[in-house]
Amino acid sequence: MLKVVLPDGSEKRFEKRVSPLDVASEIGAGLAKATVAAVMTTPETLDESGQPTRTVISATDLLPESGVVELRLLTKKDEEALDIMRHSCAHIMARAVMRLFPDVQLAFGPTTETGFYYDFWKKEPFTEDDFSKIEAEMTKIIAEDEPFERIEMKRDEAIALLKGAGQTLKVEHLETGLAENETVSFYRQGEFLDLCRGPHIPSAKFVGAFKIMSTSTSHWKGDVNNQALCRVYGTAFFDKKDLSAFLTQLEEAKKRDHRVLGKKHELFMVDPRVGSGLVVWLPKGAIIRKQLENLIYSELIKRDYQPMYSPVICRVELFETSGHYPYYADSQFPPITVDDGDRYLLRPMNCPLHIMVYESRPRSYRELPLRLAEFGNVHRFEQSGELSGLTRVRGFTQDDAHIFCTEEQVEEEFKNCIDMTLSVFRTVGFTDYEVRLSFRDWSSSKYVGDPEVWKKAQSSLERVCREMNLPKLDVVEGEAAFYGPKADFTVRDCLGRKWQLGTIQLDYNLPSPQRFNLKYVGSDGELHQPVMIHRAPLGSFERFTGILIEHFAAAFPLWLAPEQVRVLTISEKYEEYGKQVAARMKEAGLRVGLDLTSEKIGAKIRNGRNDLIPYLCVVGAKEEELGAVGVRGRKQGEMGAIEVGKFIADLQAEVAERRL
RNA sequence: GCUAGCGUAGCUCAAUCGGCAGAGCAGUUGAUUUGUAAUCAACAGGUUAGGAGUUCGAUUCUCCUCGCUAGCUCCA
Repeated sequence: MLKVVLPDGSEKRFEKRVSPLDVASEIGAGLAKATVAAVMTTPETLDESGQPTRTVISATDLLPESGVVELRLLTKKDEEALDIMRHSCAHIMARAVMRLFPDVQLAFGPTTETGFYYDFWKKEPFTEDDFSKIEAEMTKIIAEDEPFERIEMKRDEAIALLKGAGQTLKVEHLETGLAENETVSFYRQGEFLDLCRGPHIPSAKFVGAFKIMSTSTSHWKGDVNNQALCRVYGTAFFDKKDLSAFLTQLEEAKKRDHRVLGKKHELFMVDPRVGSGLVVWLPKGAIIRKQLENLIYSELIKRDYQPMYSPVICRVELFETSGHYPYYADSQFPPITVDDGDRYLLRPMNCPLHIMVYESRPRSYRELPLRLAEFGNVHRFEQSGELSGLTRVRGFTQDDAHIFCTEEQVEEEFKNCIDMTLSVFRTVGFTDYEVRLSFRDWSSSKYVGDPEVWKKAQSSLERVCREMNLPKLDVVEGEAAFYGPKADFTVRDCLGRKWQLGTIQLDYNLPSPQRFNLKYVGSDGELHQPVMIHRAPLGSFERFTGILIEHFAAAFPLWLAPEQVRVLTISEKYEEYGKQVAARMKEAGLRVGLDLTSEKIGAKIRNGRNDLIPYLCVVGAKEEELGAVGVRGRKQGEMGAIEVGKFIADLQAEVAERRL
């Protein structure tokens, strides 16, 4: 006998084996119709972390014969349900593809955050013309509304079956990835049978709306050395409305693309004559960058950092000592060899130069933590296919700093770094970011440093992050750099791609005797090795500005706006007064423009609006008489006549507060 | 780097089947002197990314190079 506990605490008992769908029917026919899948928790069996085992299962999967299970039925209102349906939709797409192109082979078809994809091996790549054919076939399959049926068998049986079907990729997957006696599952939908863990929707009609989005290539098991596969991306929703909302949102997002806005508003350029991935900051973009530099600099001073400058090019030996060269040779610009045979490298990072400062004389524990900061310009030879606007470039400037401290100081310093990053993010209004703590993979031998020190560092990093209540904190084992654990702050661009901005990294490697052999004299008079922390709250000015452009859709708050105010004259008669007003504003430290063209005021307003100027100041007879400006705020609309001195003071306050 | 797609004026985009390369915006000049999202007109703007080929004739077809875009891979 099986006891099923439902979320409301009620219990149901079953003598014969039942599925979640049967349980749903017991409760009501409506619920049975709406059930997409179920979450089953078995309190009696614990998983690795000691929690009751929790599995998402198909509505038609059979529950255990006896014992106790907690069961939560999923309908399309539940978040998990969408993912399950999309996975099923991937199967439906694969089925449609198999019908249209019988000689393709199936690879994998998982869901993504916004939909799903399926990888196929196919001689000729898919074209956009194929999209509508595939979609039409999928529509047919959904109308047929056949159920998804789970079939389990032993590995060897499955291999024989797949060999018979000519699905050699799947055969290889089973042969290399699974032990002989393991049981594997298939899902069958009509004539389509696919190796799959599940779970799936009960039948095809649960797919309410779908769309094939794009194609691309991929590689079998993600390895470039393996054969190339054709990937088809799609998305699906329970409701047509949701799909069209998603598509319009996608269109809207594209309008925020920093590459488009950067061109339109003359913020930056990347010109092939300069070089791929090498950014030229146009005057307006340079102003934004300068404001960010000012923001960071004021934080540095507050937090007892010391500024320094160092060259962007230096002898290769420095990077040989650090270990970066030749390990990262592929992603560096090749060294320059000068007459006497010396080789110089365009620096791919700043740390060795900062270490030079630390090393310039013996250090005492009394001066630790030593925090050295530089807006360090670095160059990396990124793969050409990776380059993208401001977010992935070959030359960039980090808001870099290196903290040299004792082991006991690590926690406090780490905390300070997070605090600074959060403070900067808050100032620019970033709320939608994720923090990722990357830890060591204990089974790997690639890491340097004492495991005990690592353990201690990792637990203190995690403790600090928990204490600081970071939103969306993720701990990932095995993602640490070989030299130490790190915390990364990531955000998404308008196309949903994730980018790492701020980063804080502990480093036990560079100070070590194998590298720069850094020391300080402790209070005991003995020499000790310091710990280094690499940190950059913005990451780089390039990438951060790119994300910032998209965040504000180029409508920057007053303190960041390249042109903060524009004075618009009604006619030539007020040119003198307009010039006077603009001069006063400039004198007050505002970035002011002056529109003296012979356009009508409507056109000037329109131009100012399109240029996203925070404040437009109309001046004519009335304003001249009052010593005022007719203000029109980008957010506020018409604000009426304001006395010039007061208006200037208001704006100065808004800038000083860095109001958003 | 790989696979696919794309590349026409500063920008956004046209150009039928291979048959005189065109428009809007921006720019320049002139007229207009204007009260809250486009005043009118004239002018100028091109090695159709670059190169080679096929053809009487190439923006259009083929090949190569460069660049851009998406995805993959990479990311100290």
